Amino acid sequence: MRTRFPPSPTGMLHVGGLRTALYNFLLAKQTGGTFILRIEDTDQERSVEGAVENIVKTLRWAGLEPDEGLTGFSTNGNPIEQGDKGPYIQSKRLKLYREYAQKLLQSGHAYSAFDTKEELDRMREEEQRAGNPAPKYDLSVRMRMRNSLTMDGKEVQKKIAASDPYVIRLKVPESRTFIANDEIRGKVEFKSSTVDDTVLLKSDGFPTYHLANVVDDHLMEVDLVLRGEEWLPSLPKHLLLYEAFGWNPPKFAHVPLLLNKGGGKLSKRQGDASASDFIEKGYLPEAMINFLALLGWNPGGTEEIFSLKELIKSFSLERVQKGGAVFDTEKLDWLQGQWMRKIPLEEFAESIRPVVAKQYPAAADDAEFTKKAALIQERVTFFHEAPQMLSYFYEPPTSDTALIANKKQNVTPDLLPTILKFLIDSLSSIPREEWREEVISNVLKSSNIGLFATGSRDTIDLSTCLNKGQYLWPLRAILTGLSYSPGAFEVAEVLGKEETLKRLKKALKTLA
RNA sequence: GCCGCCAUCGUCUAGUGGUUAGGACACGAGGUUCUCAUCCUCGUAACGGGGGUUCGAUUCCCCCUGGCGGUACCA
Repeated sequence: MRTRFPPSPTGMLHVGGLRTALYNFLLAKQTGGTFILRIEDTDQERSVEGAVENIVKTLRWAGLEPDEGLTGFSTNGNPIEQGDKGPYIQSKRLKLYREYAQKLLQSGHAYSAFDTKEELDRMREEEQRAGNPAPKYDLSVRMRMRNSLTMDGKEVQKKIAASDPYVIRLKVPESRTFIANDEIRGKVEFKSSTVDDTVLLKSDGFPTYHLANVVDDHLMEVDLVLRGEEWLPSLPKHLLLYEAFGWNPPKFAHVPLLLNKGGGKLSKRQGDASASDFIEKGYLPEAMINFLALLGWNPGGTEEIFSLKELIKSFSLERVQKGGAVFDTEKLDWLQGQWMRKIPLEEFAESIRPVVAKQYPAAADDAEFTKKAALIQERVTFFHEAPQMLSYFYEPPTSDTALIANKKQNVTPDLLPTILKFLIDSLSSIPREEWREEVISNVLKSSNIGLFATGSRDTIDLSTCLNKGQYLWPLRAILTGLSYSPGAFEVAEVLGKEETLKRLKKALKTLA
């Protein structure tokens, strides 16, 4: 199956667009088909610098590489197009659209109109006064406007020869009912009386979406047009165009819109729904794709975690929702955590290394870095949290009694010297080559008992021993300087015997 | 206004002519734990309203309401 994603470069690609691209990509891939990226830059006014680059970059980030169409840029910034049905940038196809518009003119499916903006405004004003709040250029007004339907043929020729500006409009037939099948919604119906004679070719020679889209989808042999629901009302225009050209229309699927929390359509004009924002915040493409897929589609089972590959396998239009979905990122954050923890440790370590090195240069060639990364993988949601969570490995923390003496753990300042001496004595007894999490844990536990108990182990009074929290909280707090961090044992192991004792001794001195 | 689409927990959603209406996120309470996070257990929470059809409607039909979209020489 050949599908396509045809954004207009009017701004940064937003998440709704990314989801539409995803669905198109999925459908193409699962049938071994082709995913086409076409750029619809027919509105010169609204084109935004850098938007095309942003679209390509974002799709690449998400793993949705197009097979055909605009696939990238050369080193000097020129677009690279692939496929034999190009060009895939509509502004390079102007001649084509004009030719097809002419065909429509000749076959009587379209007509030229010379109305000026002022005339159209006046017409709308009159209509509104007559009680028509949303005037259309349709049957009812068509006959009193200045177009090739009402004007003398010679006069039309004269005006065109004199290069008077004009548009080409679609001639919508009277009292027709269009019945179409939408792959998501089923049967949809429109009456031609509600469709206006839409402009196909603007006076600047550029086509409108309606013309360009239909011509391109046909010429590019697109099998399925999957687009946002906002296009549903103009479906009859497109159907009419296919009919006028004598072409078989593709299948259509109108996906429900993504809504903002207020309930309105999520758009790039309002709010920060641009995909780039999420990329900058550090979201993983896997999380974003997974989240977007689930917004409007459900897999049928209870599994919620899907990779792109898995999505290609399970995605189906039948399970796409009809109603709009609120773009609420709470679940995205959860998904982000899930995917963060799925990253293989080595890969995770190398991902955060440059981030940490930026703040702590020593991390760049730290041979022990992977061990440190392992400590925080299930604690971070974003890579940029790593430096803070590993700070104590690169910068000895300052001893802070307020932090170390924790009330909740029954650690009082007067108890601290005893606790620290105990820690230092016990840990010193561990041979360096035995310095492992498990050994440290065992030694502390047993020497705690040995230190405080007299008599045999069976008869000692355990109440005279320190609680685990009474020595582990201070140990962890001294080693990390943080109120929360990975566990005391694991940090001690990675820090090494020497450094651990050094920090404990320093703390003892400061507190004393 | 008109045209169109849609309607299950706060959110994403499953589901059925007879169900204790299921799951996930979030939230709350426990548990594990030296802290945090993870993890585990439990819990709160929904079929918009009115008519039909039917022995029985959340489910099928109609109306209403509500939400969204469209109504440009924008896409």
